[in-house]
Amino acid sequence: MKKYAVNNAPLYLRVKDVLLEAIRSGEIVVDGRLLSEETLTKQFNVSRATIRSALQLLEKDGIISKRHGSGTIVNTEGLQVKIRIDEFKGFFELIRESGHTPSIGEKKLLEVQLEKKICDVLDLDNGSKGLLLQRLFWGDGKPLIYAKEYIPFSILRERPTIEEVPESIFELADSYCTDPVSYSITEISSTIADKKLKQLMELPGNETLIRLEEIHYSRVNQPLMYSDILVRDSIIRFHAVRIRK
Amino acid sequence: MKKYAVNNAPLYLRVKDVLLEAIRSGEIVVDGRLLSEETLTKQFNVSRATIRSALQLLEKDGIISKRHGSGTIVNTEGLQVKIRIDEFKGFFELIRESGHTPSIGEKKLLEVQLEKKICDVLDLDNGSKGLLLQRLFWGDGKPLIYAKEYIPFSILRERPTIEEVPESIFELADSYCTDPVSYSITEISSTIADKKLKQLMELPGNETLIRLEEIHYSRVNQPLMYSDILVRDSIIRFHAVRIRK
DNA sequence: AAGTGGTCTAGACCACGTT
DNA sequence: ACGTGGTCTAGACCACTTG
Repeated sequence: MKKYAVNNAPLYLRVKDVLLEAIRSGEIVVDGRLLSEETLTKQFNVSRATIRSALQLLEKDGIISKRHGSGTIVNTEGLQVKIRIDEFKGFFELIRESGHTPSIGEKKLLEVQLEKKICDVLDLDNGSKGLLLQRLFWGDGKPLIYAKEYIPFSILRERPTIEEVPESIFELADSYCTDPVSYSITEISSTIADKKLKQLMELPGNETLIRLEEIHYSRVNQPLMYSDILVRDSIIRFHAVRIRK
Repeated sequence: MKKYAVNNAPLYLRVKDVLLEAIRSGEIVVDGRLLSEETLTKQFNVSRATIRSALQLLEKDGIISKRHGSGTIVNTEGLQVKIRIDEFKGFFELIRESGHTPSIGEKKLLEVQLEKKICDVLDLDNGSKGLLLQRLFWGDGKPLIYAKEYIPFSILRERPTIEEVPESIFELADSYCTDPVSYSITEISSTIADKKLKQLMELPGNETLIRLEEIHYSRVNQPLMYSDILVRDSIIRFHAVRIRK
């Protein structure tokens, strides 16, 4: 019955994927405009609500824009954008989507006394101890991202060895902490490297960096971990797409 | 009938506003958890779809998280975040939400030959001319944002005087250009000011800046205008909230 | 087993733009 | 006047989490 009912994902997600393909191929686009919801409803043999869910996702991604009374149009430029700052996932993916081949350049797992600033934001007693995971990520052998992640002992169920540390800190929390990460808040700023970092990241002269400071929270709003991430924005470019309504 | 049917906005938006207030006041929160959708449906006397639309908006803003089978919880920290990089609007609002009183420090409207780089991104013949709107925005009398916006003559219906220029470039397009802005793509990078800018923005020593380069597109994907915005991120902090699903 | 959010449908009516 | 997207409802069933 359902023309596109193939796998187990929710219908609206499958519809979204098919729509995206059909948009790219131009199959359902006429003069830059999408076929009407009504028409798509018939073509896909799903309810209008399902079509609208799928379109909503595409709109959120900046791929289409809707106009009340007029129609839905394809944002050819939005279609190209890869790295959205509001939804970055792993470091490897970041590097890969920037067109480079990712690898890990250096990895350290240290037991440290957490700096006052970090204790403050993580709501810990001053002088608390924890793990510091320091990693340098490469793209095509060049250092692109330097990440320091602080994990207080107070939330560790079990201590991972350096080999066991997964790429994503979220997975680390899943496996080794008392609670998983529910949401994260990132502060975005700019900075310039000091001598040590300049050497470590092989930075030329005056290159500035994007800094992402993240606090990761549990379901019950407990601050769990802190990440301090430096990104060579000359190579890894973050984007934001804003649809004007 | 409708308990909250007061004004003309769509029901789900009004419900969202009321929900937000009720969350802040703790009225519909028990132990950090929201009342169930079923319960809210009855309390608001609206359909579940409407409640879910409202909750979806709150979730997008990082204010709540939903857990299948478990419930909806309040992200107390997400509730605080003000400046989201993926949805910034006007410069004044940006400054105001950073806790400062906005004003315009300097404003220039020049007729210029557009640089090659700008002609390229705007898909113009090299050497095309246009307007350059240069503005310095203050917070409490200190320079916080320096914005250069390029508007090629080819899209201008009528030429605004410097007094007529609205705060937002979107409104400028509405009033003076052939087409309104439909969507914008922003590139985020870091930079360090040159001597002139350092003086203009009264920057101390080595302060770096966040740079936002925006291309504004029409409904039909024509690049209309280009914005080059420098922000003192030591004072204006951008944020991103990511909900982990 | 009970309660919660997730998905999906069918149908109705409204509001906006275009012709 | 017509076609488009926007809103809203009522109801059904599913999938996950928790006791």
